[in-house]
Amino acid sequence: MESKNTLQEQAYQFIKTKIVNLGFKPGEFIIDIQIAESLDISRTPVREAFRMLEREGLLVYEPKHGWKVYSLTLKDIHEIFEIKINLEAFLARKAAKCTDDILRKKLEHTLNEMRKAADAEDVDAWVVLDQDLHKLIFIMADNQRALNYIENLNDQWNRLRVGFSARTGRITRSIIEHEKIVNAILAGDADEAEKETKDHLVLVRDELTSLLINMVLPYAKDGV
Amino acid sequence: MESKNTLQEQAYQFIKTKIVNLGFKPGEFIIDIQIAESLDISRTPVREAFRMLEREGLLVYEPKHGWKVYSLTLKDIHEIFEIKINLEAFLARKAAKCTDDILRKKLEHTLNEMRKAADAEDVDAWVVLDQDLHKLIFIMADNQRALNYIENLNDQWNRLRVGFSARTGRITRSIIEHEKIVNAILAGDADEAEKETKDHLVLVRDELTSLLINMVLPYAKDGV
DNA sequence: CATTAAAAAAATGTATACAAAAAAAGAAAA
DNA sequence: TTTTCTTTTTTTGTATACATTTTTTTAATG
Repeated sequence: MESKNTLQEQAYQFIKTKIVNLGFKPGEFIIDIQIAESLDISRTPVREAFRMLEREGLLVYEPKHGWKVYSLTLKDIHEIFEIKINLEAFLARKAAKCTDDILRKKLEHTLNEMRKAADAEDVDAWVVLDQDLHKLIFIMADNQRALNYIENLNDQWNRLRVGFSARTGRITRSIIEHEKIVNAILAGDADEAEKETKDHLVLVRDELTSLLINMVLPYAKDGV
Repeated sequence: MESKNTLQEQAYQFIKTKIVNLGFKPGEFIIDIQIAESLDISRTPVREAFRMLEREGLLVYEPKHGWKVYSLTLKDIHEIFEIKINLEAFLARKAAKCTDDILRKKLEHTLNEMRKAADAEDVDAWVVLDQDLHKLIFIMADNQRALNYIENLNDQWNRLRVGFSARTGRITRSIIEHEKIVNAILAGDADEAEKETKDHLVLVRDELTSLLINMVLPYAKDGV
C-alpha cells in the first residue's frame, strides 16, 4: 500500500490496481507505451513494473508478442488451493506450537475484531482483518518464504474476491471456521489446527469454484 | 537450457551461470553497466535480466542501492526444506495415484538410468537424472504451479550442489532412497510414497546444513 | 589522528531515439 | 467474396543520453 516515489512503483501500483479491479481484463494484452502515456512517463519504468507483475503471476510475458493479463482457469484455482491447503494446514500446525504470547494475544484480538466487523456487516474491514489473521498465523509458524508464497498465490485469485466475500452468509460461516482454527492454535492442538485449516480452505475453494462457474465464465471465455 | 536470441536472455543466462558457479559471490553487489560492458551490450537488457533473476530469488533489489546476489543462511535452508518436505511429500502421495502408464514407465526407466550413472560414478549425469526423476513425479502429481515453485526453491540452493552431490557415499545412499520412493509410487502406496519422500528430503536437508556449516560459512560470513 | 565538510566519481532512475519484428490495413488477383 | 501479397502501422528490443541520487575520495578543521 505504501507508495514509493519512483515511477516504476507508481506504474506498478497503477497496473496492479487496474488488474485487480478488472480494469484490465484477463487475457487482455497491455502495451507499455499506452500505459506510459496515460501516466505521462516513459516506457522504461513501465517495463520494470511489467517484470514485477510477472513475478507475481498477474502478467504473463509472451516473447515477441507482449504482456498479457493472466487469466485464471478452474485448473488454476484447483492448483492454487491444492498448494494453499497443504502449506497453510502445515503452517497452522506449526503455529499451534508457537509460544510467543504477544502473537497469541494479537491472534485472539484480531479474531474479536473480525467478529465485530462481521456484526457490523463491514465487508471491507472484514477482508482486511481476515488477511491480518491469516498473516499472523503464518508469522507464528515462522516461515517467511511460505508466507510470501501464499500471499503471492492469494494475489492471483484476489481479483475474484470482489464478488466473493460479499456473498450472503459467507462471512457468518467464515467467522465460525476462523474461530475453530484460532481456538485450536491457542489450545496448542496441532492436529485440530491442521484439520480446521484444511476444512476452511476446502470450503473457500469450493465456493470460489462455483462462483467462477456461475458468474464469471459466461463473459470471460478464457477464464479469469 | 535453450538459448533464445534476445540479449536479455543472453544476459540472464550469463548472470545466472556466474551466480550458480559462484563467479558472483553471495552478498556481492552487481552493477548493470559492468555486465553490459563485459557482454558488449547496453544496460537495458541487463536490467530486464536482473528482474528475471529477482523473480527466481537469485538477486535481491535494494532500492537506491542496487542488485545483490542473494546470500543463503541456515534459516533459508530450513525454510526452503520445510516447504519442500511438505509439498513434495504431498505430490509424491498424489503421484502414487497416477494411472498414466507412459509416465509410470518413464519413472521406472529414469530410476534405472540413475543406477547406471551411479555405478559409472558419473556425477553430472546423475544430477540431471535426479532432477528428471523428481520432475516426473511432479508431473504425475499434475500440479504445474507446485512444480514451478519447487524448481524455483531448488534454484535457490542449487549453488551448493557443486560441493554436495560429489560427497562420498551421498549418491549411493540417494539411490536407495529414490528406489523406495519410486517403488512406493509404482505400487500405488500413497502413504509410503509420502513417508519416503519426507525421509529423503530430511536427509538431504541435514547433509546440506552440515555442508553449509562446515565448508561454506568459514569464508562467506553472510552465508551463501 | 580522527572527524566533518566539500568535491568528484560512480551508479541508479528515467527519457528518448531508432532498428527489427510483428500485426494490421490495404491492394491486387483468383 | 475470398485469398494472397504488399504496404503501413504498431510494438517490441536495444542503445544511449542525461538528471538525480548515492558512494567514494579528497580537503579542511578540530
